[in-house]
Amino acid sequence: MAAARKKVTRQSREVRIKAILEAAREVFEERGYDKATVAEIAEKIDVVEGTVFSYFSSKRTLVLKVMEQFYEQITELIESGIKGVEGTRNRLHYVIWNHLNIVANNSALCGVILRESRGLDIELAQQVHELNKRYTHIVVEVIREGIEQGDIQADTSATLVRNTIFGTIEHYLWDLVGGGVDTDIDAVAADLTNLVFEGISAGTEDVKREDVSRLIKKLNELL
Amino acid sequence: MAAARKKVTRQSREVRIKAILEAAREVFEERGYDKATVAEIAEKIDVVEGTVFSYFSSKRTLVLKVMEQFYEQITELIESGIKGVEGTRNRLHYVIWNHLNIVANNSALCGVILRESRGLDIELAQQVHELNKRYTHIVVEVIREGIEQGDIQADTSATLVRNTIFGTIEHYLWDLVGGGVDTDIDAVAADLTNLVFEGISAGTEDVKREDVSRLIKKLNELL
DNA sequence: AGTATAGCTGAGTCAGACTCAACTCGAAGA
DNA sequence: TCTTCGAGTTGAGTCTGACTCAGCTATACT
Repeated sequence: MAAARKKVTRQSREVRIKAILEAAREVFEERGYDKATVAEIAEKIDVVEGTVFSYFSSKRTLVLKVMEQFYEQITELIESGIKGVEGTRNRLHYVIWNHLNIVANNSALCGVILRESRGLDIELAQQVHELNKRYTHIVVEVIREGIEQGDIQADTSATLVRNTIFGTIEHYLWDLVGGGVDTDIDAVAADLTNLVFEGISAGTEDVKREDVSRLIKKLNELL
Repeated sequence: MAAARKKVTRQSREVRIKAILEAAREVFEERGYDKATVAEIAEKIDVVEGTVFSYFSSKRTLVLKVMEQFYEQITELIESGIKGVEGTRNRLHYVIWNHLNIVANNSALCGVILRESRGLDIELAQQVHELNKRYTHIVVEVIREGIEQGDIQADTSATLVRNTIFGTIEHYLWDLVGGGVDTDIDAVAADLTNLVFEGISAGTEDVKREDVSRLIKKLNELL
């Protein structure tokens, strides 16, 4: 006798996709990408592997969609959150603090994203890159405004600042994921804001005046 | 008739290990970890898969050894290189510039390391972490000395600075790997040094000198 | 009730990591 | 030179997990 076929309750495309994505996120968070199996994701919502593949063409595109959803969430969060914050320094601080919190509260998923977004095929990687670009664009905006308002040196590289902020926080992530080190989010946010802002803020009058005389001297040397 | 057995020239343990490691590095660089196969590594030195596994218990421990070798190389490089550099700011600049160059000249391998060192089992990950800690410890040293000599604010968090420097450069790595963006290493090194040092310096001589160069740049634009 | 079809199944295929029992090269001793 | 013997190597596997596909069936619509 052939094995009895499974009793199924069919779902609309939309509902299934949502369920798969939810289960996938959980499994990826729990096991990481490599050790997560499509079979386990399927089992979680009581379908067979094949069903998952009828909605997502590969495990990679599945993880990509999970990333996409997450990026949408956090982009919305930061873009609405910053609206109420005034002043270049405060805005910078808000972005840093907010991102640190997101990373701390979603460290497992962030770990997967950081690891796996680099391993995607060019086409898929491009998509993640776009999402990331949109999310991190907020920093570029803050820098641009800061320069406009004279709070930040005009020749500041927004790319450098963006890489510095997200790169630094990314490094803290591995402490968070490892779990060994116990990081004080608020303190790190304050320190990083301080470091970055001091590094790019427009200096005081005194310094400038003194530099001018030095400059003249140097220019003379050059001529 | 059974297939004729392969004609072999046997090698000492030492020689084989070295050859495998070399071949492995090439294949990992070329294909990345996932797409590299142990079979290809074996083929490269004209042995079968099984031989590789008789020296390395798994693909992961193999990649770990490749990483180890690389870390040893660059640690030695930076530790000897910094000896001739005087002054806190210059030492910081040297570390940043040196690391950027290493990353730029070994982007494929660095990509593999950054991606895969996060995916290792706890035990193996710990080993990479140690290597990384030793390599990056140079920054902590520079900061400590800088504080001692009054060049750097006494309450500066060495961890923050370390994460900032290596995190920022790590972010640039993905531009390098992607190949799309054409990064000016020297300029990034100068800007990053500037940003970090301004952010932590006790603010006397060094800062001014840096401001002067900025003014020169600006004047040049005006002329 | 009949029927079209979207949703789902489950039995595969396939690639690639990893195992192992057996083979053989070559150095060391007789 | 002959024999021994153990380390180095082979190649034919096993096993796991991503991915495919032909066909079954629940459900909505007539």
